Amino acid sequence: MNKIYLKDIAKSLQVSKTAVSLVLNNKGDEHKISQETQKRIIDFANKHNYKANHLARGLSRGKSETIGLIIPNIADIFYAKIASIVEKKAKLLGYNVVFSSSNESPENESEQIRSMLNRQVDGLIIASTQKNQEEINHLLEINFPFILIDRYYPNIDTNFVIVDNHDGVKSVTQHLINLGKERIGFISIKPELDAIKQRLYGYHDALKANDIPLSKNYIKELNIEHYQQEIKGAIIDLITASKPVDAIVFSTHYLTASGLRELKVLKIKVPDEVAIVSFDELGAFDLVDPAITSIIQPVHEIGNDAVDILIDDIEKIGSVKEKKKIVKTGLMIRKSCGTK
Amino acid sequence: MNKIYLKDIAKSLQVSKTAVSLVLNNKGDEHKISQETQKRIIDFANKHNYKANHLARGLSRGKSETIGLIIPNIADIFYAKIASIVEKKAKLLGYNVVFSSSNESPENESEQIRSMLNRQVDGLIIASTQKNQEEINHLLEINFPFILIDRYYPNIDTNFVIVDNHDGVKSVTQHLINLGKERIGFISIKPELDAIKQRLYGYHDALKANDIPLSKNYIKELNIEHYQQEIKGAIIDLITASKPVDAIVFSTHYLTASGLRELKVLKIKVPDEVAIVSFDELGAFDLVDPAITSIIQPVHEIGNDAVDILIDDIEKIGSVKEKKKIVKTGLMIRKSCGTK
DNA sequence: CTGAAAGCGCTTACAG
DNA sequence: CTGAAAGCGCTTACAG
Repeated sequence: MNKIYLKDIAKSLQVSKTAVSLVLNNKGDEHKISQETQKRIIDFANKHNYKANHLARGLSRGKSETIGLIIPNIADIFYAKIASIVEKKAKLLGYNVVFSSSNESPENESEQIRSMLNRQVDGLIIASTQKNQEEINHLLEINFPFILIDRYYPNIDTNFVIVDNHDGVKSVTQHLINLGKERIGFISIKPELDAIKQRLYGYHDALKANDIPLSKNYIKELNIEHYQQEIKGAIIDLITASKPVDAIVFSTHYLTASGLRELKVLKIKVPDEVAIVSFDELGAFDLVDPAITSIIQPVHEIGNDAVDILIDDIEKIGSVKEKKKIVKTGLMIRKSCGTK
Repeated sequence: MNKIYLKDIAKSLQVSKTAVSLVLNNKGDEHKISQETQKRIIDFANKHNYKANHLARGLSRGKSETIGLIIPNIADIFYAKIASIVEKKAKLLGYNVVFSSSNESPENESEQIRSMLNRQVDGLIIASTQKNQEEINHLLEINFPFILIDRYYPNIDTNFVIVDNHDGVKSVTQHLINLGKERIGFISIKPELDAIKQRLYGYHDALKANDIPLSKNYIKELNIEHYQQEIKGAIIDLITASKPVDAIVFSTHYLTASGLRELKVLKIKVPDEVAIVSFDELGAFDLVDPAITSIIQPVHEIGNDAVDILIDDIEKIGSVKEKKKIVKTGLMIRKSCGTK
């Protein structure tokens, strides 16, 4: 069973390559090729398992039927879930996906965007480092279809699907307040990303809405590269303050995991001494001791909407109206935040 | 800044496309193109940010510089980690990666393999459903570079990197026995995969080595599609047996998570009443109550070796000798297995 | 209804 | 040292 090409079919069946190509691309009727010829071609193709070379087709059509997904890290369960949903949806619409992890490096990201363009992807889904203003503007300039997810550029006019970070943190903080917590700490990475900034503001606004004064000492912002070393100090600060915290909001799942580990080492009882809540979660947060109250990211919505919007752009269908979406988070209340 | 092509460079610089292509592919010296011409070409290309169209290059060279990764599910943290490592390593060697999730469906897998071939990937890394004997044989027949990871076909002669499942489970079971456990249950999915079979045998052999009789009642094999419903019954069976188990080995991370959830509902104390251990782990298994003793998969080794072997094959380098690897698991002892 | 031909953007033997 | 030309495997206007 040797590899078979378009010309082989044409030769065997004594028809032109044009006819074969047309029929196999479902344009037989359109070009009024006789039903009989069509059937012969299709049968022959099936029998010999003919499939067009995508490279050649892509080159010829100027379309690769591939979309690129650029994310910070595919090994992060959040992005892995997104990738899974994007893949499923894209496949449904006839596209493959190539992915690249930027590891939060703007240089990597920029290079990966360029590389994807060279590889002729038809569109790009990017969870950006948010430090590639120029690259994003460039995409806009050349009118290349792309959509930002998870993180966006507040002052660039692009399509995006992001999460309502502000609202998510505000409601979980409110929940803590409702449970009687009065001294709520906030542990985050440095707010270089707008998403992280919004989480901080959500925390601010919840306190403000309840007339709780904001205390700088209760807010800890760690370096993303060294959070594992720094979190211990942050937690000790919070629990040995003159007025120790009675709750902590962690702004990412890995901070929560790291923080809880530290609290256990320090033998602090959660939630009795300190209640905790997490933005986003890891695989077994429901089994953790105690099970962790988490803000849930609507990954299905993010992934599906992103693909819908992107492909609507690529194919210029125009059926998707809303191309800037801010989706709501969920809240999963478990034991770590305590009860009334 | 318009898109620039090879011919534009040639025209602007008054040289042939041949020269430009050669120089840009680092074959300038080889073809004795003057240093000056080379410099002019390179400078011009850099200045105008020229990058070759990969589709065209691929079509022409018969090589896409892309490898395909087919796995059961990218949202499974184990495969997400593998994907991350494969990506990093592949990029280092000049390859991009496209991925596809088979969702354990042999039909999907088979179709995805075909689709990847049409897309002209240069090689394939497959964590197979193990039900595509024909497809795998076909790859072998057409001499297409590929490597199996995680799961392999015991009676097909292919390259692979798998884990020593037998040894992993045997040692963790031995560990339980050393701690004085005598009635050890085993909860698994139905052993359609060789990997799962090996885990079962590891359990068998540990018992045998210690002269503990094997009891059919202690072994529960669930349907992979319905394990969430079936696991409850399995656990109840084990703990209400005439001689209830004092330990359970779970053969996958998701069974462990599910099982522990159930044990908590049933208010069984782990590890006091029943000790548990897990094959592989989820993100927060160290934080779970109790922290779960787990067999650790050497993901870095699997990912890196697979790429090394595959690319050695693709480029016919011949520097990688060992192309069938069985790598050892690690063991992370935590609280869930109890102590002496 | 159908076929010869040009074109997609590269690479690379080949001839000089 | 260099250039014209063929070729990779498709698609698709165009002419008949």
